[in-house]
Amino acid sequence: MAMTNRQVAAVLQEIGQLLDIHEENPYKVRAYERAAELVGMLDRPVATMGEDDLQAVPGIGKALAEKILAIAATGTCPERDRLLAATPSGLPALLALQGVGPKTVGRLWKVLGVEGIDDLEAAARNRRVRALKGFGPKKEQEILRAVEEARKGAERMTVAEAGLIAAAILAVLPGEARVAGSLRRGRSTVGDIDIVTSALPGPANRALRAIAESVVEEGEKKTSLRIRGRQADIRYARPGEEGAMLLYLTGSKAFNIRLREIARTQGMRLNEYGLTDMATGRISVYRTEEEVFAALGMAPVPPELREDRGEVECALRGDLPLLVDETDIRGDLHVHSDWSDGAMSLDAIAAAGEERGYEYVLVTDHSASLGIARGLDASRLQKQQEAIRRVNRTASCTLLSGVEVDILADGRLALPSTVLDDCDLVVASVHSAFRQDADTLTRRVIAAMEHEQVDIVGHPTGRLLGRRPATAIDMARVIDAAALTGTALEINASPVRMDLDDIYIRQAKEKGVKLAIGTDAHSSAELSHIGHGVALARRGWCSAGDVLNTCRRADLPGRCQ
DNA sequence: GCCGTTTTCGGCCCGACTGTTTTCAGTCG
Repeated sequence: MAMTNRQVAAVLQEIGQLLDIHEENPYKVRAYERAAELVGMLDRPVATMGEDDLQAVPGIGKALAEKILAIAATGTCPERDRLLAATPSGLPALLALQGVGPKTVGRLWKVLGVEGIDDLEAAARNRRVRALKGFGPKKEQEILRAVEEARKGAERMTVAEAGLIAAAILAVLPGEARVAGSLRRGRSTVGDIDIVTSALPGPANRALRAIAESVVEEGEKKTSLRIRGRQADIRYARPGEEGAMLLYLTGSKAFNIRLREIARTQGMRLNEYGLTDMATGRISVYRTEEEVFAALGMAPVPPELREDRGEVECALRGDLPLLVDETDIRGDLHVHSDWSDGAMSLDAIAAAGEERGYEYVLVTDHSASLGIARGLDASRLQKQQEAIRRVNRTASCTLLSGVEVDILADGRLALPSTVLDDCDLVVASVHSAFRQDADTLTRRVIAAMEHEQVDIVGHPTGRLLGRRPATAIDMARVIDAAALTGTALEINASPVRMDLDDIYIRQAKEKGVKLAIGTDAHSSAELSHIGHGVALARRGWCSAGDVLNTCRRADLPGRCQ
């Protein structure tokens, strides 16, 4: 049973949680969490690595390397089995409850016999929780509330939802404010909204109360509120001193820890207010993040890279990559028209592309097949190509003739290659039989990539955030096949897809695979989603040269000349 | 459990806020 790196990472994460519940050394817990992150990032399957290879990774030592290899081979390791035997299976889920940490879980279990979320709810309702030392009625209410939230299945939100909530908060804050947190780092989903403001806490808190569902906590330095079913954290900074606060609240947590360690090696202490010289006790404050980085002797790290994935070392050496920027993008490579399920006419697409300053937009309507309404068959695709030529006579933004052709369950394409030959570029995507096993699905997509006419694989994992999980596709194999066949992989910028994940983008880039950013727009407003895709590309360490749609039209692959 | 231009043992980021406290533990970011 060879496990994928993601599966191994999940097991390491689980061990970390179990150790946490058993009140093991917190640094040991962190070591497992870090190992999970590291394994998830490796571009080689750990099952094919030796103990020495693993130990060469900073953060993985002898003990973890042994366990990782055992997990990769058997799915588990003695340490995990021992912990599982000693822990009710419902306990790890309690750690996800807001306000409930490892200490609380341990005491609920040992003192009250709570073994899962149902037990906990019953205990809180029967007022047995308040009997614990250090607990009271309020804590009991907080627990019931957290249980209710968990039952609702509070998932991370899309960047679109997060953007709307952030905008609503920025609109009422009486002063300068900046978005921080994972939204600023460009993550594919967002847990909560983080905002730094130089507004005065008094007036700001009043304004926030007016738009909040409830106020979780409120202070002079920090306020947390519930808004539209989500949590938002607001931190107050003095005007002209926001640099360290923005850095802190942008995170990630792992990145902050690294930065603070670096400060210490230089005899300084970094917190959200500034840098303190530990010899003199003097604190220096900064207006911008760049000034903080400079004081630490580092190049400024773009928010999208701040995950402790090697960017800290690059910044210290001064060799961070120059990342692709939205202004580098010359066109959109995935747009639907009213010839299939989109809302825009071809003229409207050309006009929308022109408005965005694009050289080109690739029109990629669906091919005809089961499931998708109004897909194009060979004859309608030819008619569309004629219509595109007519639009191009007058439009300043060129429409490229493409298609999003279905990859059928057996790996064949839904349109014959003679028809695809007439397209400028072809996107091939899976839209059916999502539940095939990993090997079948991976072979199926690779078979499509081996078609000479296929230039781009659309939304490679097929996930719909909050609605449909990623398919079982083995991205490591797909990336290798993309390198071999010269096929690009799409970064689908639709907020409900955000498909690929950053680690796959980075692995693809490192193997010389090109990435094609497409919005999958079905309406003109959705063309603006390109920025989400650029953020993902940046998170994957992509420079302009790694992204297909930074090319001039004449330099695109396929049959665009 | 990891790691070493102070260390092979003793460290491991730092601060805000709440509830239940009478000086602080726990959680969170």
